Parts: sequence; structure tokens; C-alpha cells
Amino acid sequence: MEFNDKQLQIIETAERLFADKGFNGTSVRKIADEAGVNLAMISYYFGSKEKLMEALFEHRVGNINIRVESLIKDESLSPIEKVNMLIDEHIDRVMQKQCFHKVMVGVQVTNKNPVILKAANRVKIRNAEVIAELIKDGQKKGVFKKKVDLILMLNTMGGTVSQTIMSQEYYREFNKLTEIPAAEFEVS
Amino acid sequence: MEFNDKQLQIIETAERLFADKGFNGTSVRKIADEAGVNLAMISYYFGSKEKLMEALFEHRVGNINIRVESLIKDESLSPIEKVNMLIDEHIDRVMQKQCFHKVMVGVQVTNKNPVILKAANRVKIRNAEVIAELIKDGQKKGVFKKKVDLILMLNTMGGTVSQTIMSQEYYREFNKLTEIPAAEFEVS
DNA sequence: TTTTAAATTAAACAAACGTTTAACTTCATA
DNA sequence: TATGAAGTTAAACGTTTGTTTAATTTAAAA
Repeated sequence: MEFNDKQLQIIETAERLFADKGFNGTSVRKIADEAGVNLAMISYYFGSKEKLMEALFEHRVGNINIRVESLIKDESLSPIEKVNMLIDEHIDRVMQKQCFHKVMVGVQVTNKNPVILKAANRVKIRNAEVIAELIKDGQKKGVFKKKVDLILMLNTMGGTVSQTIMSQEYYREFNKLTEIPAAEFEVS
Repeated sequence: MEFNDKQLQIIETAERLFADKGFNGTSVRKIADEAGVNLAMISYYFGSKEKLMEALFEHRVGNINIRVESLIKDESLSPIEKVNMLIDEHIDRVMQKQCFHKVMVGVQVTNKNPVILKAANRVKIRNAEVIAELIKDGQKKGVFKKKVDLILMLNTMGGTVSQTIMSQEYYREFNKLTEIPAAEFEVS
């Protein structure tokens, strides 16, 4: 699906408001106002508020895995280099799209819409597969321990980044962003 | 503030629904229905939906730090034992009160109510102070590194536990809960 | 210029929302 | 038994909600 300029403006306004007030805390009137379009245009283009949310997910996670796929196949990198790059990539992505990340967190708590859940999980699942493969490779080459709790590791990686974003408002003055990437990988 | 049985029933029903659908996704009628009380009783007891949320926070974080305070002063434990106990304590607490934890996550994204934010932060801030003190002590005794990124550590600890809870629905079949406590502390 | 589909609009819709009202019941105290 | 505060209720309040309607404008194709 491709979106025209006006559709994109609506989607990105909705993203910002959903991140700030949540899906149910954001009215379509507010979205229309802030996007500078008529109220009816949202139903006209997307059908409903729910489907606007689906469109947002398609816009954001539609083609997200390209760099990851090419990274994983690069034979010139060691497993440990790949893992570090993967994490840096993830942090960059989340930091750059903080609004959408907040929407994702909200969805994880609240949302039961299967289309949205599926979109939200697609990235996570593919990421998990990639990292699982990476770890297997690393174990074969002897750079990783034999017993690695994959789930715990994913939760630690994802959770730390997520928590860092979510608690920024209280911490920002103390926290120098540059220090984040390094430490996350001493699980194993 | 003390709550009678009926008030507690309302509070705990609200907690469950807020965790499932979020604050704005839960109507006071739904709360009243599921709690088996008349709609007007919620305004009668709490004044408003917002203040019901405040009551929930008072109920849950009103007296939460007692064990932590006594733990920190126990001279017979080494810093590293204390840290491990603190984490176990935290995990137990969060796991036992998963609904409330989900509400907390929702609040962190969406809520701007200062009373609620203050309550939500009280625990976190005290926890941070305790751990900061603990680390200082551990550094003096030479068991922890000189340079510890406190914020990153808190985010890693809290984020991992949080993420584990939030993604349970997809992972539970793979994840054995018992494996969580051990690994979280290799940040340093 | 005429035609036609897409885009845009203000207004209206019913449903759901949080909250309040006013009448009624309960029940301990005087 | 009489009194009065606390508890409880169904109904109604005014708003806001997501969505739809029907009329109008825009703009490209015929």
C-alpha cells in the first residue's frame, strides 16, 4: 500500500498523538485538527480510526527488515560484531522513531486487534530469528557460551532500550545517550 | 487512607480492566458492572474516574518500601547478596502484581496527572536511591567496578522485568520463569 | 466545453461517555 | 420508636465520541 502526502500527514499526526495520549485518549477530531484536514477525510481515506492505526503500522513496519537481512549474511563480520551492529541498529531505529515505539508499547498493553498485533510482532519475531541464528553461529565458533537463554536476552535487549525511552523524561539530564549501546550484551 | 471492602472491590476491578484495556479504554460503567456495584457508587466513593485511578495508586504503592528499607540496613549481608535479594524482591513484587504493573506502564506512556505521576515515581526514585547507595558500598568494598552507569543499570533491571511481563503472551511457552533472576546483573 | 470520478466540506447521527440528581433503603444511635 | 447520616438506586444530564450523509468543489479526461 502506498500513501499520498495527505494520508502521510494524517498518519504521522496520529502517531504523535497516539504516542502522547494513547489510542483511546486521542479523538479523530483532534487528529484532523492537528493534521489540518477535514474530519471526514480520515474515514474517507482509512475507513475508521482503527484502520488508521493499522495504516500507521503498515507505514512503519512495512519494510523495516532490509538492512538486518543484509547484515546477517555479511561473511566478513564476526558473530560478535554482528550482534553489536544489530543492537546499535535497533537503538538507532527506536531512538529515531520514539513516537512509534511508544505507540508499540501502548499496543502491547491494550490492543487486541489481530491486524495490529500481527504487524507489531512481525518485527520482533524476525529479530528473534535473526539473533537466534547469530547465537548458534557464535556458539559453533566458540565465542558464545553453550547455554544462552534467548528469550531472556531478547527481553533484556528490548526492555532496556524501551525502558530508557519511556523514562527519559525523568532521567534525561543524567543520562548520556552514548553510553547505552555498550553494556547490553553481557548476558550470555 | 483506608478503603472498605466495597471500595477495594472497585479498585481491584478497575486495576484489572485498566491493565487490560487502558484507562481511556475502560468505562466507569464497565467497572461498576464487573465489580457488581451501582454506577453511581464510583462517583460516590471516589469522586471521579481519575480519582479512582489515584486511589488505585495509593492502594498499591502506599506502603511498598518497608521490606526494602529493612533489607538495606542488614549488616550481615554483603552488597552483592543485597543486590540479588533486591532484584528477586522486585521480580516477585512485579510478578505478583502484574495487573498493576501494566497499569504503571500505561501511565508512563499516557498519563499527565501529577498525583498519579508522583505516586508512580515514588517507588522508582526510592529504589534508585537504595541501589545507588548499595553500589557505592560495593565499590568501597571492591566488589563492584569503579565506573557503574546507574541509570543504565536501573533501565536494564526494570526494563528486562517489564519486557518479560509485557511479552508473556507470546513467549510463555518457551520461557521458564526461574531463569530470570540470575542474569540481570552482569551490567557493571 | 462537457463529463466524471475524486476530493472536500459542514452538518447531522446515534451511541457511549463521565457525572449528577433525587428518591429510596439501611441501620446504628438517641 | 424516632432521627439522621450513610449507602444505594434508576434515571437523566450535557458532552464527546466515531462515523455517515449529502452537497459542493476540484481537476483531469473525453
